[in-house]
Parts: sequence; structure tokens; C-alpha cells
Amino acid sequence: MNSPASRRRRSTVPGDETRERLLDAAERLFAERGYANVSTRDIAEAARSNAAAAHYHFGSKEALLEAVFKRRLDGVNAERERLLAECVAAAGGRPDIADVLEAFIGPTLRLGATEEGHRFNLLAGRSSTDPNPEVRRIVFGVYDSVGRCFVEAAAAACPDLSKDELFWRIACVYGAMMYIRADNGRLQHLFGPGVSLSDSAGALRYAMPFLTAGMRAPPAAGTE
Amino acid sequence: MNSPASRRRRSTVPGDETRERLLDAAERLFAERGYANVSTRDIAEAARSNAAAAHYHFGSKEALLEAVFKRRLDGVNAERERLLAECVAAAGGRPDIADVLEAFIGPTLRLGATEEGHRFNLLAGRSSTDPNPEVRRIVFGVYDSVGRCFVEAAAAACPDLSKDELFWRIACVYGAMMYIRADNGRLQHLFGPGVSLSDSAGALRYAMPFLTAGMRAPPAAGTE
DNA sequence: CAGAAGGTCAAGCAGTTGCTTGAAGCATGT
DNA sequence: ACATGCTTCAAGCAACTGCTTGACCTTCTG
Repeated sequence: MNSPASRRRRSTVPGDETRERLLDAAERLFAERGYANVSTRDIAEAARSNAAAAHYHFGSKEALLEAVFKRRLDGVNAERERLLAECVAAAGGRPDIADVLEAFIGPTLRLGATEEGHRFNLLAGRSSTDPNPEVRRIVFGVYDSVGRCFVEAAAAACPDLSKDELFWRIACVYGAMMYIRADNGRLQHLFGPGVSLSDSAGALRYAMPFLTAGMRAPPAAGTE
Repeated sequence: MNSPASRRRRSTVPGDETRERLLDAAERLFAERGYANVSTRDIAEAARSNAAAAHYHFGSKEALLEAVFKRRLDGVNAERERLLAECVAAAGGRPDIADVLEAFIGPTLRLGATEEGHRFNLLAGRSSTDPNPEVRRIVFGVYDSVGRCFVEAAAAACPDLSKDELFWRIACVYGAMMYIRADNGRLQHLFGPGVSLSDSAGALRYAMPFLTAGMRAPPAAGTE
């Protein structure tokens, strides 16, 4: 066997350029067409490289997708966890749900302000409902920790909600966030020009109040 | 050429059985694995039929997916359009947003109460963020009409919202609905046993109030 | 300069894909 | 009995898939 895939970067290294180009191409193509509809040859060609290079650098197509996720998320998710912990601590364990939502959703929506961040958000949103086991494994793993932090913080912010009710409300929050990131073009098709899910400032201004109001709705429990 | 794909059903017809089995198998497999990860051979095998039968009856893999969608949606979407028109008319053009949401979302969530309806909801939810052009074309086409009715009714129910704000709020509604239908298992993984997105009664009881509260939130406009 | 190591490449392997083919099966109407 | 037309099937085609191979090239090290 001859693959590195871990002990890289020994000095300036010429090959790291190729590696980065492969990650860029993979991110863009996976986002545009979906994991299953992109071949390693497509990626190699888009990266002006060779089909074997992707396997040399990453070992497999699956590992390449994982590397794409980790490259963008390692920083953002650490920030989200920090912000969540801060707003819980600052409120003495009883945070405002608006702050919790801002800490969880804000960083990823702001990521969409840059072109490459928007491309990644497309990929992340679309991957979130991908049934492919390889994709699921990666998505589950990469969001597991920050997801737990969010659920915990949301529970602390909404102590009046039953587990059931919290579950469903958080599902709505996740759904909205994923749908906005995935940007499938359906709504723009219905609304016509002038609006776009890729406008991350609009997402922050208009979607956050919606979600906050939803989380603050009086409990529906008791309604049998 | 020898394919029917349109002028079928001449009497009792033995072959309609096979056709129905193919639709069932395709719906289940597409829902479980995603359009791209299922081959026509997989479908034929699951339907205890032959690989050529799928192409004989439907012409192509794409047309088979379209037939799966149409079989379930032709009824439901007509009902949704009727309910939307009714609640607008009954309120003299100024419907309650709660009724609009119920008319639009209720029928599809209630579809999830049956086993095959739940399977279809899985497929529909997951297909809504599928970037594959064939899948997009089908999804766009099959939901276009009812989507326009809903946007129109929501606009009538919320006359104080700007086009921008209505767009983003409807995006949140769509997102929640799609995420619930797609049921990717992530939230259940975070919450543990006892809750499930496949519980359609829970969806109606808990998600609808969330979305109604979100739609009723005071306009955020003016906040520059 | 010789060697080693990291990196790139064209070629190829085995398996899968959507779809087609031509021969057969089958019930019907004459 | 015969012909008709819908339906099924095994076999096959060309294209594509993820991944591997072995030969090269380049750069750093002794």
C-alpha cells in the first residue's frame, strides 16, 4: 500500500496544491449534483488532476467527502459549541431561546455569505436528507457533538416544554435551517425573481424571528 | 417500438399486477436508498419481475419515478387545493393562517399515518432536496400547482408581510414539512427512544402550532 | 551524485448501470 | 385451429463506476 491519508505536510510540499484543488472540486460537484451523481473521475477532471490522485490523497470517495465536511466544519462547529456554552453560562443556566438559536444557526447561515461557504451549505443541506449510508455516517458524525449541545441548551431555555414537544419544535428548526441551506430552487420558482434563499442576510433577518416565535409558542400539551 | 406507457387497461389485464408491484417496489426502494442508489434491476427483483418489465411498462427509470409520484399525489394535491380554496372563500378572501397551514400541510402529514403513505412521504421529503435534474423536474412539476395555491392563500392570510418576509417564512414552513417527511433519523439519534418523526399524530399536534406561531410573528421589516 | 520518498499519470480490472433485443408465453376474437 | 396483440424473459450492449497497478517524474537528503 502506498497511501498517506494522514501523515502529510512535511515542508512546503507541492502535492498539497493538488489536494486542495481536489477538495474544492469535490465540494462544488457534490453540492451541485449530489454524492451519488459525481464520479471520482469527474472530480479529478474538475481539479485538473488524475483519477488516481483522489484515491492517493484520501483513500476512497467516502473519505474524500468526509474531508470536505471536516475542512469547513471543524472551525464553525467549535464556534457554535462555544457560543452555546457561553449563552447558557451567562444566563445562569436559563438562557433566552433567541440567543440559543442565534448561537446555533447564526454561524452556519453567516457562512453562506461567502461564495465557498454558500457552496458548502448547499452540500450540507442536501446531504442532511441523503439516505446513502456513507453520507449518513459522515453527517451524523460531524454534527453529533454540536447537535447535542444545541438540544441541551434549547431544553434549558424552554423548561416548560415536554420532551415530545421540544423534539417536534427542534425538528421544525432543523428543517427550516436545512431547507434554507439546501436551496433547491422550488420556492424561488414559485415566487419569481427578487428573492433568494442564498441571501444570507435575509435568512438572518427574517427566518430567525419566525423560529424564535415558534419556539416561544405556548405548549400545546394537554390537547389530547 | 413495442412499449405501451399510455394506452393501457383494455379489460381485466393480467399485466397490471406486475405494473403495480413495480410501483410498490420502486416507491419503497427509492424512499429507502434514494433515486440514484437504486437500479432498475433492484426494483425488478424486489417486484419479483424482470429488468425489462420496468422499461416495458414505464419507458425509463425517470418515468417510473414520475409514475410513483403521480399515483400518490394526484388525489392528495387535489384535496389540498380544494381545502385551500375553501378556507380562502369561507373567510371572504382573508383567511386565518392557521387554516391555510392546516389545509396545505394536514393532508400530507395525515398521509403518513398509513404504512405506504409514510413510505411515500419519506420519498417525497428526500426528493425535495435531490439535486438530480430528473428528480427536480418531477418534483417541480408535481407540486407546482398546489404550491402556487398555498403561496397565494398565505399571502392573503398575512397581508402585513412584505414579499421578502413572506418568502422566508414560507421557506421555514416548507423546510419543517420536508424535514419531518424525510425523517433522516438524526434527531431521533440525538433524542433517544420514545420520540419519532414518523408519528404523524405528533406532527399534527406539535409542529402545526410552531408554524402557526412563526407565521403570526410581528413583521421584522424596518430592522435594517 | 546516488538514493529515497512523495507525488502524478495512463492503463486496466471487475463489477454495475440504463436500456434494448429477439424469442417465447398467453389469453382473446375469429 | 389460427392469428392477434399484450406481456414476460434471458441475454447482451455500450458506457460508466470505484479502485489498483506499475511506470515515471520531481524534490529533498546523505
